[in-house]
Amino acid sequence: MTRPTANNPYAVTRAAGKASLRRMLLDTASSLLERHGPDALTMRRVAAEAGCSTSVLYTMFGAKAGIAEALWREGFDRLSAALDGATGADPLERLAAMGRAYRANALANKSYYAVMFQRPIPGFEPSPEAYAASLKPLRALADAVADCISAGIFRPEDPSHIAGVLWAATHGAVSLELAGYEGAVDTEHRFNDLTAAAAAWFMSPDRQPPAVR
Amino acid sequence: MTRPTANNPYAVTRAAGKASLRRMLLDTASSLLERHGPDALTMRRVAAEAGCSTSVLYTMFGAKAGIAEALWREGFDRLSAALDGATGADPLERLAAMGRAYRANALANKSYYAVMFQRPIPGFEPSPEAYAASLKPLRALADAVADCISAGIFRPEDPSHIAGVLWAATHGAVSLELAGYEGAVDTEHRFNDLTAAAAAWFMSPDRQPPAVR
DNA sequence: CTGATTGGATAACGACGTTACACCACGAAA
DNA sequence: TTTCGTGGTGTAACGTCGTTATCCAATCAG
Repeated sequence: MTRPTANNPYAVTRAAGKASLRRMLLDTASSLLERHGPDALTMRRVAAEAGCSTSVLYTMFGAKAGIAEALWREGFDRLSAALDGATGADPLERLAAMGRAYRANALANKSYYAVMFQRPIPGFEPSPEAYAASLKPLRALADAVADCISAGIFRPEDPSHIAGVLWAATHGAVSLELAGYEGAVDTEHRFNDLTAAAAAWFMSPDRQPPAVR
Repeated sequence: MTRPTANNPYAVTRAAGKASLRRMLLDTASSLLERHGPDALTMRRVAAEAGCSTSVLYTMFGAKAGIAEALWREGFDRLSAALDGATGADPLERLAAMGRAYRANALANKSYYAVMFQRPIPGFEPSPEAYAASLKPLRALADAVADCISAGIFRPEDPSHIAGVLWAATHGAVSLELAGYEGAVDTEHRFNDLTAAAAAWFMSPDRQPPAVR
């Protein structure tokens, strides 16, 4: 069926070498994930959509967990890019922009966020290297925190600890929002309050919280 | 095989009526969940462990999602009981005790927490009634917050909003801890800082935060 | 005792992840 | 050109999953 010089993505990409073949298969999986959710991400459907058989997926990724891990890393890459794109007039505003960027990225990539923080693909556990790579956004956050300390906005304390607390605050609000646990709750208000509270906690004593409402 | 008057949990419980039969099947599923994780929770294994065929599960729960929802509700019941058991000398200490109880309950029931906040069982989406029931722990939290407002510890503001922020803080720290995103991080320190920060955010102006470290 | 009804065991169906195996296209050697 | 590996791919299978149709046995009404 797929044999006679078809116009499959697979047939087209095959000639361009292994790397682009892998990229194209991941794009197929990614599209499936975003359009139909994690449950639709099956080996058979990815293969059918790409126009090849499942064998290709197994020679390329070893098992379904290999595809899942690649998507997992892509999710963190997107998050990283979103955080890197956040700017602000001063270090604190940049930190606030990173928080908004985190939330916006999560809401715009719900399926990726699920792969990253829920575990919707049975049998997938990120490898230690993938875990290590996933800490890149956290380091970006820690750098922004360090800038706040240098500017005298935050008390001098371990930046990675502060970043961890800010991450937990951001993730907690976003995670509940995505899970849909909202008894008619203003999720944005909750997000703003929690992230502001976490930041205020680390501010220098002579600084007022940015908005004591 | 299971026929000749066996000592199956099923054969034993059958005589005691539908309700206890349902309870026993859920206990079997719960044990499977806690011992081997969400992936091991299959209809066939539950039936085999209970000593009956899968038909019983379908007449009793409709589908696998029915079992998942029952376990989901049980998870929130355990959380609710844990929060109700938290006490303190004053309203603020009681609130802190509830936070610690939340974390302890999550760490002691990791598989339940996964069912509640991750979505490890494909095709399971909590029903609206289940969602409504899951808000009970949040109401307990809101009551404790209202006590803090009455005592002048917190500024007068919507208790359910404050409770939502505290919940997001607690959940964010616990969620990251359970997911294993720890670059050599002191998770307890992170938890304490974030929950304290969230509480301090709502305190009356004349109140100092409980521990400005 | 007979008939109807209820409810569970059995076995099947389709879909899943995975793999054994046959096959075919390619480059090297002759 | 022919021959011969050899690596990658399609096909088809295996075992497991959720789910369901079918059949049978036990129970109860008359």
